[in-house]
Amino acid sequence: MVAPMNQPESRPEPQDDLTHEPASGSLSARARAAVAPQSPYLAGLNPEQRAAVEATEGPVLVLAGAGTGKTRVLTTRIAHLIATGKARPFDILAVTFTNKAAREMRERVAALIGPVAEGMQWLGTFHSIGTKILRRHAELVGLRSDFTILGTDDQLRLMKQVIEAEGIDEKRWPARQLASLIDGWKNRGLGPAQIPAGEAGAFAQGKGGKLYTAYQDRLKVLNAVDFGDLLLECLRLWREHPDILQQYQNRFRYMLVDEYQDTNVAQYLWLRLLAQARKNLCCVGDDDQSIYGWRGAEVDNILRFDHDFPGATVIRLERNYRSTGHILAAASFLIAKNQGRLGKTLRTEDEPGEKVTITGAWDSEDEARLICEEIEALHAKRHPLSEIAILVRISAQMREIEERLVTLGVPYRVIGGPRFYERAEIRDALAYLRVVNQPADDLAFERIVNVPKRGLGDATVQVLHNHARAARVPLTEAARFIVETDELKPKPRGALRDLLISFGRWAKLSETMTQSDLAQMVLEESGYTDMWQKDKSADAAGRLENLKELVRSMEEFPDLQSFLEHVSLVMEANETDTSERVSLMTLHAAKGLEFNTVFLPGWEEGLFPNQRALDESGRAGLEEERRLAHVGLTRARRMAKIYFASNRRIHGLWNSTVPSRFIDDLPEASVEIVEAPANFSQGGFGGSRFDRMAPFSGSSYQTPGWQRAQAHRAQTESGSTFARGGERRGPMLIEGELVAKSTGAASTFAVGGRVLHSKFGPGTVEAVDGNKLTVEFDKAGRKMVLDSFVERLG
DNA sequence: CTATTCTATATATCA
DNA sequence: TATAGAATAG
Repeated sequence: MVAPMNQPESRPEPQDDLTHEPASGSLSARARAAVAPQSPYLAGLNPEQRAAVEATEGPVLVLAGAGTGKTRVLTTRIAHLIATGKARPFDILAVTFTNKAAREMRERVAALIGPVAEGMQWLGTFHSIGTKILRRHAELVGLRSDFTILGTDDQLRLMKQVIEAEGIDEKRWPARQLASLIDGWKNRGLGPAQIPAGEAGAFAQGKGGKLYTAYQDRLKVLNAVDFGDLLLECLRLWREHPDILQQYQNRFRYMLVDEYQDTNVAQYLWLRLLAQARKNLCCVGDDDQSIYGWRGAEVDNILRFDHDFPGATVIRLERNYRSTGHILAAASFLIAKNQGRLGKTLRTEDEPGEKVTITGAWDSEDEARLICEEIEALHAKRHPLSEIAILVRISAQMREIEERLVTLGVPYRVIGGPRFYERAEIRDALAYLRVVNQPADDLAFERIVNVPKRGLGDATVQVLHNHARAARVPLTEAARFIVETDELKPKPRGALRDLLISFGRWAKLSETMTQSDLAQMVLEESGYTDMWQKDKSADAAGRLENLKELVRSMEEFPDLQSFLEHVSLVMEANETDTSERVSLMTLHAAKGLEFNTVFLPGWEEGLFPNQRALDESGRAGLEEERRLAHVGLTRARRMAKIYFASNRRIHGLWNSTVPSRFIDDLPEASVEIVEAPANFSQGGFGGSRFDRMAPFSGSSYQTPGWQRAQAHRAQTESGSTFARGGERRGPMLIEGELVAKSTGAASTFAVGGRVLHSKFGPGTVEAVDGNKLTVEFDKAGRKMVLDSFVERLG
């Protein structure tokens, strides 16, 4: 362990003097560096890691494969910068994507060099740092420094208003669509004036750009920003005020970015502006783990790094310290099929370990059962449950698995899900507090006027809106005026008056009470807690618990104002539960985590790779899905277990499915085909409800991926290679063929013939394509099925 | 205005 | 299938 160093940052940083020249070049700093101990924190780094830590000057790209010690490099690098006196903690800009990552980084730096790390004021997410900067210069971008940050739902409500104000039918042009359009522009760093001509008309017959402008104007009036603005407004600030940009360029002597593959264009521009002067930018990332393209991340940022920052040092970390040989081989072989990548080869010195297993199940229910049985077996062998994870592609897969886990009494926890502060009850509670704190907060007021129900429905709110707009005053003020008139019927009028009186009282009390006591009181007197207590649905108790947690967490803040400022950016559920539980989460949520044993269900065409990703983004979508598969595999330290089901219910309808092409992308030498227990689902209980209806229960093993998998197994000893679809070029069309062609024999079914399917019943063949049939089923409608799933009729 | 029925819809997630 | 939001009845 490293002795904490006595650093000069016990001296408080001059808050407002951004141009203050740091003293690290001073004689004293150099002297201090010279007497620094032998950098014991460097011990134990491998040569590449060490190079990445010590290459402090100029642009550096660290390509860190999964499990290669990425975080260690980042934190050690920070420690190194501070310990050598090259920078003081507040000279360093360190950006992450999540608060969790930021927190972890702070803790780990502190472990290396001691509490000095507390001085790192510029360690945080893009958004939290953007907020900090914007609050300092709010007036220069048309805001006040107490601007509010809108969450997704406020954003949507606002857009709805803007759309309606333009006289556009919100049903034909939903706010959601506009939101994703505007988000897309913001992700690319485009303000309303900068949208490419061709795109401005993308919404409601050419109104897209106009609506964007209107939306931004509304935000300014409300003194609010959305998440995208936190970056975009920084860009505008810096472009319009070069002197301020220069202050920050001077301030940030060294910059570090985590998960660089996830940055979008706006973030890239943000970084580039800052890095222009000193060029000490170190980006760490892994192009093979870029899985957020759908929300604007640009893999190109990382692929182009040395072009964007000429003379960049590129360091590859390829020694994997996490997984055993077979798992790593499987993951590497798979990802090698992607074209747009920089290319890394992960190595391990670990033993080969167990092969990656592939298990086919009859249907998703069966799949869940097989997985849970295996978990029980592992548990019986003392495999800790906390070291087991089930990683799914979409959250809808979770339910069946959860049900099974509950039946078996296996403790589990779902990771991810809605953020704490995104939960309805939390947002409602916050809305109350926002109105108390700032009566002009229209969005908050509108959210809770009628929550709980107090007879102030749409009609009443509409009246308020009309007045507010006409008089150009906030809703609360309009309400105050209206209760004095007889415009409203007595009932709503009384209710509204009561509400206004309550808010007045709470606002007064907020000056004397602590914010948590106040919150408690507001929630009770408004009838909000009551509402949930009366609610007898299953999650009502949990919601009340969340509210308590909210009140409790407020105590940590000096006052209501600062609580509200920080809440949406900082608050997260305290997930520090390390108890003995299986973890269940999406593949996306799993990035950055690791487990001894990882279960990977649902490797089926359409689900994974996900059809929608393919439809929307073609080859790029497929490659992103494959990276997701790579992420999934590399989460495993010792065992990775892949599953597919031959039948799966999608939106309530049963579909027959074929194994994922990703199964065929795995190297046969490192995978093992596991036969599901032959007796599964015999006789009623616990079995699939379709077993009885399945006259050919072996048919799930006729699918192409499965046949190939078995072929691999047969060929393993002879060492022969198997045909892969490597030569094929172009987008998903080809990939679709891969499935169809991979079974040798052409179908013997004829168009017009009658067939029987175990789930869909009788139907007529409409088209034949290789081993795929398009069948018009009498009951279930038109479906595409594999011929092995139907029986000839007549 | 509220309660009920109906209907459209369905990736992943982070601030 | 499950849910959210809209249409409709009360």
